[in-house]
Amino acid sequence: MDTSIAPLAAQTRNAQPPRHDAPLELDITQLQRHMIVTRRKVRAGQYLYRNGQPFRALHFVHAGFLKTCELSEDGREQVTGFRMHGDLLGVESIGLGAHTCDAVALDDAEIWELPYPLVLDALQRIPELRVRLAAALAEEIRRDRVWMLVIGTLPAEQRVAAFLLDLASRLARLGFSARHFILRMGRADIASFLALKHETVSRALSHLEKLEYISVLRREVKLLDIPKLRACVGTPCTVQ
Amino acid sequence: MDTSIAPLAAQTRNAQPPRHDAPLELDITQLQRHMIVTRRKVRAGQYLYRNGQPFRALHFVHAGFLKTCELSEDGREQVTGFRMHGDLLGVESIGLGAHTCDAVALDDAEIWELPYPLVLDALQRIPELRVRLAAALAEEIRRDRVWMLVIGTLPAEQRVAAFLLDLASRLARLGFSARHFILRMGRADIASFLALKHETVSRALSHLEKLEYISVLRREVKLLDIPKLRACVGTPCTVQ
DNA sequence: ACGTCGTGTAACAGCGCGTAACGGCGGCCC
DNA sequence: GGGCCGCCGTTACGCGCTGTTACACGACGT
Repeated sequence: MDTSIAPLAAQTRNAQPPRHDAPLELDITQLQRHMIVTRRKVRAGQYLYRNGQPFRALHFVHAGFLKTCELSEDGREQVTGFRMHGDLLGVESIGLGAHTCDAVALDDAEIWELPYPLVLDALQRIPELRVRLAAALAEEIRRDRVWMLVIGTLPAEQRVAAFLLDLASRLARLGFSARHFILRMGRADIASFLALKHETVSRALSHLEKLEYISVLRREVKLLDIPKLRACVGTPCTVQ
Repeated sequence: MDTSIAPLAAQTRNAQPPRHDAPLELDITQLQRHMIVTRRKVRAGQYLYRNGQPFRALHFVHAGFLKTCELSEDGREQVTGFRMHGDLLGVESIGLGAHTCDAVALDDAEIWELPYPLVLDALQRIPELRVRLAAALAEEIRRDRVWMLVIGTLPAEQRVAAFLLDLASRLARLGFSARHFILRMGRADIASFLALKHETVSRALSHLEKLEYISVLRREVKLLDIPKLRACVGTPCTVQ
């Protein structure tokens, strides 16, 4: 495992523009003064952590793209989310000794590790951090609930549309184009996340393309008609 | 709205046995020494809070039964969970000024209100509370993720079985029977929570009854063969 | 008594699933 | 470099589960 301690100023080829509304962004810079933050690289396809492994740190995604997977005892798997720059990973394991899910890099990633005991120390000294951490956890809950709403109330094609709009919105907040982007995950991952099968996702993308709402070429996506996309989803997503 | 400040020792007809492993149970008694806890009664069918209302307090369920509903702008509704004694409500709104979902009593409930500013104060003075609150939020995330797994990977009948087992497990932790209980919610609420329609829930319950795994009479449920139920779900639920 | 709401059953329709085949792309070894 | 193979994505087809619709029954409140 490629783990190293290095100055945080270093840039990587995956470096992404700063995000200003990330729940912990401001605190990350503050946290650096209070604890040693380990920079860790995770190559595409590698696990950042796995179900059952000891929980020792929170993980701040500095660059790259990851998915989180919930696992059942009998081998079923459910993608529960995708993480990119500015997102915090591992919060779901707070209060436990071990991780309860997998985190897999879908693209070479740089992770800043925040040792949990040091985070607890910092919570004592930095009042604002207490508010921020709780807010970050609450935001995680809200995000999950929004997807429960999407999955529970929308048919397949609209789920896919909602997914694309959400991705676009998050990329836009990072300063990337919301209209033209590359999917970092395969159809199967999208399908799992949306509680569908990968063929259904394929069909939905093809149909949205036929409607000229989007254009798709393998993993390259262009959103051609965002208002129409939003309309068919009930406009829960705010993009631009 | 029936809101009163009263000694916490008072008993109500809905009083339930204490729960010893609740994330905040111990802190609740501790919190009483640090803040005024308002006891609030919410009658069946009434809202504890609604989407958009100002967020001022966390709500500890002392007695009764509630559901939380996520809402979309175009009127869709998704039940995101059911709460009973020992559960904490409103954590999803931390960091925001207003609630983002509805909380509805399905049965006369007694709620202990913890004013959020006072909770923040207490966080400063009680180190253990910091750990506990974060853990409670994390547990909320884990619960949601387990249901994403259930909904995303199991067919209708097995979702219903998983739902019954989860309910049984939670009731058992409160000291109630896991094999015989009354559903406090209607078929439609179960259906929404499981991303199904109420007729499908009805069918599933009838079929599980025909298999003699359970017996159902309106809202009265008996679990006749818990091992079989667990088997058809992949044993993610631990009951007894 | 009446109306309303929640529930159970049935018949039908349709969305999405399962399987399969095909094609493109990239990695690997020769 | 060329050929092979495996993975990913797309599309087609038939079917099954689930949604839809409809109706009947019972509980409950008015």
